[in-house]
Amino acid sequence: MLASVSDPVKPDSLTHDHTGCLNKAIHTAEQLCAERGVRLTPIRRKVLELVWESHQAVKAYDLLDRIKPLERTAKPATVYRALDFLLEQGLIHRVESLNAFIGCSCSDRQHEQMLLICIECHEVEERPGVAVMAAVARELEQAGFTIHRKTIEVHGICAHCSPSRASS
Amino acid sequence: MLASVSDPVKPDSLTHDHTGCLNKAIHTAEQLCAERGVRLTPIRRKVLELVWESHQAVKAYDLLDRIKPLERTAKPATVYRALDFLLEQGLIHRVESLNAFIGCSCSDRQHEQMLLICIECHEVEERPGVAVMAAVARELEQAGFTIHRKTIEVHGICAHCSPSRASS
DNA sequence: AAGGCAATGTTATATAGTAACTTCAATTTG
DNA sequence: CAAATTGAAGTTACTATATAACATTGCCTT
Repeated sequence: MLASVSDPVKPDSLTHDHTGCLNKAIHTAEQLCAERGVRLTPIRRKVLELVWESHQAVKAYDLLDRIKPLERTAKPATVYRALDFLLEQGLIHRVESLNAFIGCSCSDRQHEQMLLICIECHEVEERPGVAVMAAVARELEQAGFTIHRKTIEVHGICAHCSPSRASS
Repeated sequence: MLASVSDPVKPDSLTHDHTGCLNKAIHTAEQLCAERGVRLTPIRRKVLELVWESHQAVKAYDLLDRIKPLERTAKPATVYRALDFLLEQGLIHRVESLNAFIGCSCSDRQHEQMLLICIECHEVEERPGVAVMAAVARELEQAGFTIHRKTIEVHGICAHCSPSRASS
């Protein structure tokens, strides 16, 4: 399985020029790394590009398979180190419920988002979910719980894949 | 590592009689399984008891190590099958961000809860988070997204472990 | 040129989870 | 009651995910 989490219909890739997404993500990454004085090395950059090849979550070992032709010596550690770096810099998200990764389209703004994972096309959409985050904050303040990290992931059927799209 | 996700301080276990939690969970499980005509076999029951030994999330292979002395023939599949059953019946939760499991204390009511995971004592608290769930529902209705399954997990410091407990 | 350091290479292993087939045991049904 | 059915558990083998520990490289500093 070289593709992504599973074999997909790709509605969104028919409706937008994905090269733009990729270019924008790489450009943002370069800028942020420069500002922060950290190095977007060729391997890290390549992993980021691979993550951004689609809007689907990709698995670490799929990344490994795809990077091997280019970086002959690549091993699991190669990929996981690059992923760790990209996570630290907020350039990708880890999708906990899939053990997989997606590009972050909000690296330059707040990084914590909710993730909508379509079980049909397998694309993952980020949403800031301001009201949701506020509700979580209120709830946890009541509980006396200090938030370090939030994971909010919803599996379901996206608008594109919904049979009756009369709703929205 | 036989214990749980990591070696813990256990504040909560000092402040309550945990036997009660365990007994209640088993009793509820027996009732629900009887009602539903499904079998809480000795293995399933034992796994549920082990999950309920603490309020910390437990890993599948830790369960395996702990069940082996009792069920000599236990293998990974033994444990995963029991876990699958318990998940289906809503008797446990899977903690996605830990690849681990905790007992569900709301099996008889609605099962989707938010999980508060303390990074100090490693205990996991369930909360219905009614306002949060409502906010998620509103958000996703806007997005035209049909919810199948929600994962809401927050890592942080619980009230017990908080240095300044003046808040709540 | 030498030393320090971050990144990567390398080897090995730990941890997590599933597939496929077999055996067993309880229940139904002829 | 015996045969058939079925769900659970045993068994073997494997695939997938992730990390530890140490060696090497190459850049940057002094």
